[in-house]
Amino acid sequence: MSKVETGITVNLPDGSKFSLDGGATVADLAKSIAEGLYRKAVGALINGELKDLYTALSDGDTVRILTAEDPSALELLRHSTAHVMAEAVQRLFPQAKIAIGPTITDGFYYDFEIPEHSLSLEDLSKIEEEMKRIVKENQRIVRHQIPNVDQQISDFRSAGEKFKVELLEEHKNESPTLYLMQDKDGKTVWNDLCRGPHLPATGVIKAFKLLKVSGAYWRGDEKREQLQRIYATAWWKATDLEEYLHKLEEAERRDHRKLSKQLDLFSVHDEVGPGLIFWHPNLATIRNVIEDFWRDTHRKSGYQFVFTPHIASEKLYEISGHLQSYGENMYSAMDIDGQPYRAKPMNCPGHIMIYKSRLRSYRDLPLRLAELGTVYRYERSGVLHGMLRVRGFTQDDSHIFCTPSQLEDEINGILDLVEFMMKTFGYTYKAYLATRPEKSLGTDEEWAMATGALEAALKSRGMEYEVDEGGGVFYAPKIDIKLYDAIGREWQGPTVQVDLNLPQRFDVTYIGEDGERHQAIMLHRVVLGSMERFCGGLIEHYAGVFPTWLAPVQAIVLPIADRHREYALTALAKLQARDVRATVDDKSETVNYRIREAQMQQVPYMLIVGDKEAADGSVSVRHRRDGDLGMVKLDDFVERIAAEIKERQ
RNA sequence: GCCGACGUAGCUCAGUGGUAGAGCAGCGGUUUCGUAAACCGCAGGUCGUGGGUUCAAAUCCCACUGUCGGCUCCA
Repeated sequence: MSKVETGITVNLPDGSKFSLDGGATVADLAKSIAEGLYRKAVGALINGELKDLYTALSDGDTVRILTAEDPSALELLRHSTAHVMAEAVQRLFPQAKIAIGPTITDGFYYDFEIPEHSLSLEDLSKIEEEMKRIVKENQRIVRHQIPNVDQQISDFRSAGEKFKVELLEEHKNESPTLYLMQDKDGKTVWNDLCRGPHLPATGVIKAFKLLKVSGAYWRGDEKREQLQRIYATAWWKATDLEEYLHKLEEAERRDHRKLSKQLDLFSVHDEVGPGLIFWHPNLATIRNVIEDFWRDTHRKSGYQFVFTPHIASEKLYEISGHLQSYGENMYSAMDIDGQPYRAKPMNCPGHIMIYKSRLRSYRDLPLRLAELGTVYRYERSGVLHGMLRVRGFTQDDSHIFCTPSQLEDEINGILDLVEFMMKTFGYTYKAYLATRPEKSLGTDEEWAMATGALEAALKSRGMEYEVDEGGGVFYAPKIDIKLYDAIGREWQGPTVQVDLNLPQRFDVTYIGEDGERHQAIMLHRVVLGSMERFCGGLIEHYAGVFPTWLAPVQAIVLPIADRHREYALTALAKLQARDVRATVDDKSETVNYRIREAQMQQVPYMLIVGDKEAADGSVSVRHRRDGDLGMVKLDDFVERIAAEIKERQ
């Protein structure tokens, strides 16, 4: 390192410094540190940003060299695998035009326009084979600064790559780059307009799989070209890929629609219409337990319960503005005595009517109105999905009317309730503070006040959160809580919004201490979201194995022979006397058969009773997961299960 | 709504132009049993709906409808 004057010094992750010649790249750095490192290096984090191996370093950069198998380099891997996939597609379908191919959670996709061909599953395996060939060819992936953008645009145009033309025209002033795929002779065999970064060569790609084809629009705009999208995943190790595919299978096993058939939970019917859920007794039982829990918790938190009509004159939704801003999701009007009425899409206007039914004093506030309110919303046919996306659903809705000085405490109260309820169901969660979007109503001061109150509440309770910049709705900043289920999947959870619109539209006011009229603050919040989505999610979260307090049948008594029937009924009566949901299965089938059936129905406790038990006033307890727990006194078992239910276990 | 795939008995699925099948569930009988499937029998389908091609259609074609995977949005 003699040329220190013209050279640069970079920082390594262990805190040491390393001097290099000016213009040195990550690859040079790796080579200088160790030949072995250089061979394994695929990219780097430079000052925390993912870059490729041939990026020139600047003085003072902090560099962490990434090797294959480094999880931080997964994005490089997936992005490059996306290019390999696009190259393979164009080899097989020369008429295919490439659009974009970003990485996503756990994988990547690439969008194509392929005239006169619809990709099939067979095509996917062919494309995979072609990709393996490209990997085997170990093509070099080379970053190439476009020297003459106009020339490149015209090249893309003559190749018919209209999407690339459009993209390049947008980015022409940002020194755009191509990534070239080169064979072993250094000849460019494929290229893509891309910001990068990428792997140095295709040879390190090993474990990938194409998962599904679907439709997508160019730039997500349904007025633009319909494209074909291939979803795929890529991992450094075959075992990681297997693990991921296994996780997908596990998700499929937990699918609430599948479990619904096994456990007899819900149905939808052609004769009735899509997106309308019929709750069968088993799931209705679960829902009732949850609703009782919900009511109990809310009562203790100072909420008052209300009911509001399912249809209302259009006038209401003109005032609320829903007709103008939400009309597309509302069902068309029905004629009642010559007046147009609508099915309610939201509960808020109804709750405001109750608030406005008389003059409110600051002494009345905060007023917390809660309702399990059923609403109907038009969802396009293609988006309906089991219980998770439906056209009629019941929200655990509440609107809190308060003064500005009460706002922060109210938000905190909601978050208390949210945390308690989510912990009860065993979800972990994370909070997001969604701030003012570009298109929005209200003044800067109002947004600052409302957003500030949300943030202050989060801070005061030490709740971790991320800011979702511009993620608020047009009339409100909000706190979104994302839930993580038993297999780590993310679900939309509770939300809290500070409404800056409806109090004005409806003139929601109270008389203050000063005897003057003031505009009330209005909070919207849901904890469970909708009963449909929440219960659907819960089925998947528990994989159908509901904890005892929720299980439709909590204990099933199995008499061994007909002569034990009477004792079984005694046991049943004792269980039912303590509100345990119990049944007796005295079908003329073997004990084994009845155990198997109860086991498959995920009944928490099976109580086997024969001569010994009848003589002793006992039951032999089998737990669905822990198996045979031996004989216990019936009374002791009843106490035990009652306690378990009370503790919501 | 758009792109693609699919729709056979309550459920899971076989059947690709020549008389609709299996297992489980259901029903009837026998069995009275000790911790995940006793045995025998019976019944069950206008092959999503409508139209077309053909001597003949679950099978090929068209339309509709629903479901599934996505796109957009969201509880």
